[in-house]
Amino acid sequence: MKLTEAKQQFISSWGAFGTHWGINRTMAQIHALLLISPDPLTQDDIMEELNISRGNTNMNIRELINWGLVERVLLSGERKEYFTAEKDIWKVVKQIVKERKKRELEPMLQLLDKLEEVEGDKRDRNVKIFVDTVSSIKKLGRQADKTLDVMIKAEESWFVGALMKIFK
Amino acid sequence: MKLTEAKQQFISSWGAFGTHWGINRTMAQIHALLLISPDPLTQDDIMEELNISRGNTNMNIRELINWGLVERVLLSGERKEYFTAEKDIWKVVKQIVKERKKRELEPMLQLLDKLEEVEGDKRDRNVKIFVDTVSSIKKLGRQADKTLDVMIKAEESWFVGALMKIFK
DNA sequence: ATATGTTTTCAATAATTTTTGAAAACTCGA
DNA sequence: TCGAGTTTTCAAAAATTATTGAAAACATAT
Repeated sequence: MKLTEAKQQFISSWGAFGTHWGINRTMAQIHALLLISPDPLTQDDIMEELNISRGNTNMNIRELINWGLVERVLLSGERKEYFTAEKDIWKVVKQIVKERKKRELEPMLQLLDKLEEVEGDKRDRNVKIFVDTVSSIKKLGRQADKTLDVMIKAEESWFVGALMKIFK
Repeated sequence: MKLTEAKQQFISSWGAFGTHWGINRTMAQIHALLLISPDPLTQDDIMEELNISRGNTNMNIRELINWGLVERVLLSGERKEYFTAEKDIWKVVKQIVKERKKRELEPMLQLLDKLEEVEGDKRDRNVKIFVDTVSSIKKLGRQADKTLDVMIKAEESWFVGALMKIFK
């Protein structure tokens, strides 16, 4: 397979992959493109490479910057802004985990705390199952939260090593 | 907070949560409803509770069954079909992990295997970064794959215990 | 075999999300 | 301050995804 074709495939399946994870196709594609680009790219480079409009490119780059996955680079003497992606995949994964934890897991846990305090007689089967469900989700969620905290701080080598130890 | 209100909130935020994970709102809501229902429900119960059409209800129940999260229950003497969700949250999580691993992670790893074999001179910076990126994603992906396999087989108590041991 | 109750399908419609592109805003050198 | 190059915004359009509802298929009791 030629590099050009391989790049295309990588970008397009990274995009498809992203959609299963609540990330929009274009954002994932831009990320993929930057991951495999040895040098920083401009908005125009990205627009051209992916055949997307200026507005779309701009919005999604900004979003990637919010996620902490891409950063602006200023090349001396250049008027245009350049963009580059973090290349260390372990860092990328940690960054994504960190953001999603903050955006999704933590608010969910807060809600569950409130819901657990529903008023009503525990002898009512409806109340009982509700409270039991909520608290078991909460318990697992808290565990996940703690585990992810440690993971976010871990070095890849340490992490993989530690996992290998438990997971045979 | 009253049970009715708490149920509503639980269902609606479970639905919103689902959309961040590539699951459609209705499917997640039906799942939430079944999770907190002490007894199996019929399609009509679900339609009424969530105010959705028969077709929509039917399709999403079917999809939940495909995911292994809901099952049909036949109540003796009843003509209608009833549905119930697995209540053990740890089992639910394992089932979801198992399905997503099969549907997403495994195909991705297969693709990366192919892409890694791109032809070209490694001294070309473009080739080098492409191959390096692909293989580091693959490495992490394979590790995740193995780890999840063990998790899928684990008992909750064992799993949590083991994690606690490493993670402080 | 037929009637009645139930489930499934799917084309049409609605809702939501993404993308475009042109105008406005910004930046900076001259 | 002006003007050329660049980035950002956002209303409108397009694309995608979800939902409806009525008809068809199916199941079962009589």
